[in-house]
Amino acid sequence: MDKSYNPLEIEQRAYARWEERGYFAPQGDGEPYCIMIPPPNVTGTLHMGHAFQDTIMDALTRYKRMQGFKTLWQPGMDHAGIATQMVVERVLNSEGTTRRDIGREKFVARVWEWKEESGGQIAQQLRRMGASVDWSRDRFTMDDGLSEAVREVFVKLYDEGLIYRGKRLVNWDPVLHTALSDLEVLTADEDGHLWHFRYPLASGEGHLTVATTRPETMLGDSAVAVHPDDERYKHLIGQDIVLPIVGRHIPIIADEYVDPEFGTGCVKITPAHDFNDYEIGKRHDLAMYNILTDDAALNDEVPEKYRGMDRFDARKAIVTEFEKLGLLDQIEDYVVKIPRGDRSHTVVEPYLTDQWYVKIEPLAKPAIEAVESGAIRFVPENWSKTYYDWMYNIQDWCISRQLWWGHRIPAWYDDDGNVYVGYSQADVREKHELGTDVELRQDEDVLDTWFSSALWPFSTLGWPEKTKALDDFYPGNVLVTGFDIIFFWVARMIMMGIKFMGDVPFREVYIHGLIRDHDGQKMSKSKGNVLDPLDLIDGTNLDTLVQKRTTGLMQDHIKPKIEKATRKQFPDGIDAYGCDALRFTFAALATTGRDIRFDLGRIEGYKNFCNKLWNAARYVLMNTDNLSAGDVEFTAADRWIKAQFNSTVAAVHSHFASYRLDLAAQAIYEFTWHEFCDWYLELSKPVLQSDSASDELKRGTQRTLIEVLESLLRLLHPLMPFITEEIWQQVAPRANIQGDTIMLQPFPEVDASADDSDAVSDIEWVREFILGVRQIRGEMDISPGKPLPVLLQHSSAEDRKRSAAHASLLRGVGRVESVTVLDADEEPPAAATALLGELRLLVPMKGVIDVDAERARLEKQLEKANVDLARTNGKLGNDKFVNNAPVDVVTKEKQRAAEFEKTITQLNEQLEKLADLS
RNA sequence: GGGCGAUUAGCUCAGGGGUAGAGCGCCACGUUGACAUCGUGGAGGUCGCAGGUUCGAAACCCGCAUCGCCCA
Repeated sequence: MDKSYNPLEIEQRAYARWEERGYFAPQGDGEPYCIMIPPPNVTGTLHMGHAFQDTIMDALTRYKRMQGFKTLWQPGMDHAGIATQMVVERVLNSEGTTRRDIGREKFVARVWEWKEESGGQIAQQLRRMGASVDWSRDRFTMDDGLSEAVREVFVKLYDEGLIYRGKRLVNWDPVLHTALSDLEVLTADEDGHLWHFRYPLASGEGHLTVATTRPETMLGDSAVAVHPDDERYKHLIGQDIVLPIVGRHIPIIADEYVDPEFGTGCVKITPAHDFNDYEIGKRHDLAMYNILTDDAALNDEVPEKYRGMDRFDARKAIVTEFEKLGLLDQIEDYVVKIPRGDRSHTVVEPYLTDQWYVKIEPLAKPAIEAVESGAIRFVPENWSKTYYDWMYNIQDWCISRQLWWGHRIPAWYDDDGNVYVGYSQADVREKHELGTDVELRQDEDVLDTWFSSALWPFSTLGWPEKTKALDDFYPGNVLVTGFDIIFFWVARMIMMGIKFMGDVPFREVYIHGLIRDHDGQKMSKSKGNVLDPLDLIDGTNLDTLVQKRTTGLMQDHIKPKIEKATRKQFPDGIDAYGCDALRFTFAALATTGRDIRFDLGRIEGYKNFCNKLWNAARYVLMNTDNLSAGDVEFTAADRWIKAQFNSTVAAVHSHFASYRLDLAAQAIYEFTWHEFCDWYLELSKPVLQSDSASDELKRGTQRTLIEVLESLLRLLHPLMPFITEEIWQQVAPRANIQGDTIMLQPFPEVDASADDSDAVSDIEWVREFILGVRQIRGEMDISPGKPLPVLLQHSSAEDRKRSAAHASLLRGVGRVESVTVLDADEEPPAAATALLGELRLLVPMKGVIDVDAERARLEKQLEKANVDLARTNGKLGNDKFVNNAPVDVVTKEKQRAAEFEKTITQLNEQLEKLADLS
């Protein structure tokens, strides 16, 4: 093995081998275990959030696979309707053409081309992350099979009356020319104005003043509303207003919705262009004046001079005209909630159009019950509240999109405008007995991408066909995802799963946090703080990083700022940390909180951990090359490390079960570094290097070294697949294990026979002994190499037995030159002291120890012991504590007090001795 | 306005009714045969504030402050 760990060489080789040999596919006849990947957007690339999520899923998958489950991690991508269409349109624009120029068919062909290119990139990234997905089952939401599932669901829901078409007010994106669901609209505060307009009464006697943030919509007003109990206006209800500019007579109506406290208490009502007004309009049977075109310019419904005018130009013009007419009351500065499309970022307009909807309530009900009944469990549990909140207030789902890229709605119209829904035109004709003389044309619209994503847990497994895969892997075990798509995706999968499969799509939903940058900022292209997981794996130089962060920005002017910040944060670029270090970092950060600050210090630390493991393996291999068959005998250290490993195994299992990968990672880290490397490897040296140890003992230690390492590699494999595979290939033969890969070896299980309390307490004693001596060394500035004599005072028979039995460990690891037992009445020489329970370890001071330093050291310990004792005595002196606290707590407290007293006595005695010396 | 979460060492974070924890960073010493990507020792915290419950609160409850997220 090389002297240090070099991830780049080993990772890609290992992955290619796994993939070639088909190790990722479900195998065996164990109980099925299945995770569905949240399909990434085909036009994108994997960002840190994906990498984090994929690490969690891969760890769970590898863990279960090693445990013998028939394991499937289902990969795939979604077609991301709007996003993809936008990307390809931009490409076309750069070629000097548009989608309308080339037509629908050619456009869709171009999108498929783009998908091949872009989708390949994601697959490549997943491979670099070590993702053990079953590539042979790779799926895409636009595949034939998945498209068939979409049609099937659409037709069934339609036939049951759960899908309907209707003219409703929708969120209209006037740039992308499509309807959006509520979820695709982001509302934010922006600075705006509140314009107060005077609307003259038809009677000619005065006016009402209304306030609006969107003056141009007044052209579509069909009423003015006041609160029914509002004394100021009660007498006017039923009268008419003459709508300025338009000249239309519109009624003054009464509606509870109006807040008399707000503004003047009079509200203009524009049913075709405002969601609240729409509801009022329906209640009062008001006329709906649609005044906009698809581009959000004014249409022919408005007075001629405004026709064709853009909405924002119209706003200014209207205000100007009101001013001219003397009807502008005032203009207030006002913070307005502005809805914008999440893709186009343009201001979205409420707009009356024909759209397709899913009637959601009948689907939502069982989906709510599924979580209430515990059929689906959120981890952490808190997220169920978010889920309920959304589900209780859920609205019908607008599923049609006026796009070309997506699943075309399986509905056909005849010349009379009748609509027929079916699997195909032929199916429709047959079902409705339409002869060839009837012209049919298919609906131009496509379905919301999330409509197909909602079917993902069963459409990927072959539904609507009845397949073996469905039998095996539906429902899946756990969905691993971010909280941001609980509404978009999780809820909809649950609804569709229950509806079409008769069962929930997964038993648990593990919600993880969001990866933020070091300062807690959300990573985003426009902030210029994104990290590419591959750059952390392979490393990158500063200029490349700056280049990457500053190209393709929407706003050029932030470029210098990003460059400056990047050069400051990464003066030397980014080191190549390797995939395993990155994965271990993600695992260690996967706590229950929401936000995860990604800290380069952490990943660096875990790269060092890889190197530590690597070198521990080197040591083990170097010391087991002459390992021969034959009888073995185990030392206390051998038995101790096996017991410690066993405890670690138990901890890891329990942490996997509760999705606490951070605790699992921590337990493994602690064992590997601080038990196996810091202690066991050191404790093995005296045995292996001894001239006197028997062959049986040496073999026992060698066996233990190789076996514990081999087991440790398996324990660590789900988190660090590459380095464990690389090392395992060399270690396994020495441990007499056959097998082509670690990833198909059994995961370590708890072994009750490995527990060994005698060995554990013996080695604990040895450790404390050595730590006591080291502490003296460290604080007395005695070189670590210098062998020191140690005297034992107040020793028990047990202490004497242990010091004899483990003399070679004390000598080899503790650099203890000699251990001398003092008789009970023997006067010890001046010495530095360490306490080990009753036992006092004395290092004679002659020549080596500074008396003042030793006094200071002991006084510090004494002070601490006194503080501890005072606190403990305080408790014991309190009757309420003694009478009320559980017996074992009181007993424990008494024992502590006794120990502190003993410590204090011993320290005082030593201090007196020191006083005698000076 | 409603909901959720966070506040613990210089930094990033675990923990959880009875002894305050880790990693990184910091200080000192050290190339002993796995590892200087290392070893050994050390310093460092009124657990956001104020009440309450309790024999005992950093933890449980109530309020407040600050920060963040989601929904309207």
